[in-house]
Amino acid sequence: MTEATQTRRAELLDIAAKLFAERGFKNTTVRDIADAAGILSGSLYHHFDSKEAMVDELLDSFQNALWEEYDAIEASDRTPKEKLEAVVHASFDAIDQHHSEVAIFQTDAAYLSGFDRFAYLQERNVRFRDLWTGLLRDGVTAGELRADLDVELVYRFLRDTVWVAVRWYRPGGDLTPTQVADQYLHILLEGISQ
Amino acid sequence: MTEATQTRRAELLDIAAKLFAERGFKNTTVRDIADAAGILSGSLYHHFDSKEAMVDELLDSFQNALWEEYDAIEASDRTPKEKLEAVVHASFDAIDQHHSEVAIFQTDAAYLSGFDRFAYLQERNVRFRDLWTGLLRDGVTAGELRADLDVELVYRFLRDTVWVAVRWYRPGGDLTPTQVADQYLHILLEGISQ
DNA sequence: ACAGATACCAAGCAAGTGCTTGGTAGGTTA
DNA sequence: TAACCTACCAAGCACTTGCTTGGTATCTGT
Repeated sequence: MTEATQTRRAELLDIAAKLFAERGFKNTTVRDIADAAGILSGSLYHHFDSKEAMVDELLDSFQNALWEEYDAIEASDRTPKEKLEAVVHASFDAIDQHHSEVAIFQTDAAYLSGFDRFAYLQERNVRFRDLWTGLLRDGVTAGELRADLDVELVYRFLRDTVWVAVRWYRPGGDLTPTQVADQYLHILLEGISQ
Repeated sequence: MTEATQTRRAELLDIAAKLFAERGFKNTTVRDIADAAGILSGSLYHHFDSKEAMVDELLDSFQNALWEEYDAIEASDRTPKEKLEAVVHASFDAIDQHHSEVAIFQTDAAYLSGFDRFAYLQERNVRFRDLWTGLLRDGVTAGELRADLDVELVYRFLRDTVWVAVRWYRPGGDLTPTQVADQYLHILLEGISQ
């Protein structure tokens, strides 16, 4: 595979990612992607097996990159609360650096995970749940978090509140992912009451 | 319009609402709706002008009901913090009682608001933003909320974190909307730190 | 008994969907 | 220079989409 091929493929995949993120997977046609790339829809099939294969490649590589970071944090030598903070920071970094992929995951994972090909998405969800609820429970045990927390309920809030930020966060805007993560953690840990 | 007509229409609209909520507006076909109702797709057009008219009716009536409550809270005689709590409670009640409509709004509002017919959705969003940011600013002024809050950032967190609960909350499950709202407010106001 | 309304069916159309096929121009390698 | 490869085009196929048309069975009020 030559370098030019790699480049063109990556270019097309990037165009597709942005369209999928904007309009959703099902609402984006192969003609939309081809138009944005300045070619005909049939020509896409020289580079990719199918429309599904495109989104699969996007989600799979993003998930692998994300979980490398999560695994490193989980295995590191920190307190539960510090790990929680690190995971939040890593997640906002992902929203910043893999914005389209996160948006696609948020919008279309439920729909896609119904297909065999995307079964790994559900497995990832389970791992994510185990990671968060484990950290929360450890934090309570270590006395870093309040003992009266409903861990399952808090987990759902955390999971959704972190990832839903992809809907309004714009990479390259006023706020860095670090700033957003810090503000978020401040609210989450200390509350907004005076 | 006889009572039977009203009933059948409402029945069909309810079936459509559940399908739209589950799979999204664009991913639900008129044949899906008709199948679920046990009729042919063409027969739907005896009751409704179009697929768009169905979702329009659902979203419009839901939004009107919700804003009646919001307006009453805003006009009531309470402190900003109490109003904030009341609005959160009203929102979780809406998730409980108008589950499908909230889910449709969450999933498809961005797509639908691109059409002239659904321009009112954007106007509602502006009003919602004004309501929340106003309450937050009043709360800071009144000394009920921390003075160092980035109101715009906190607003985005609140808006999304409340409504995203529709993804996991199930009406008739273990938790009442009041319980969820109380837990949520506890986390939001006091934080999870020990 | 009959006129109208209601709720539906049977058939199908035009537009749009993902994808396939057979081909070509231009570059690279042997 | 011949063989091959990359990136694309032009045309179209099989299918799905929202919606339309003309008709029928059943009920209700007069």
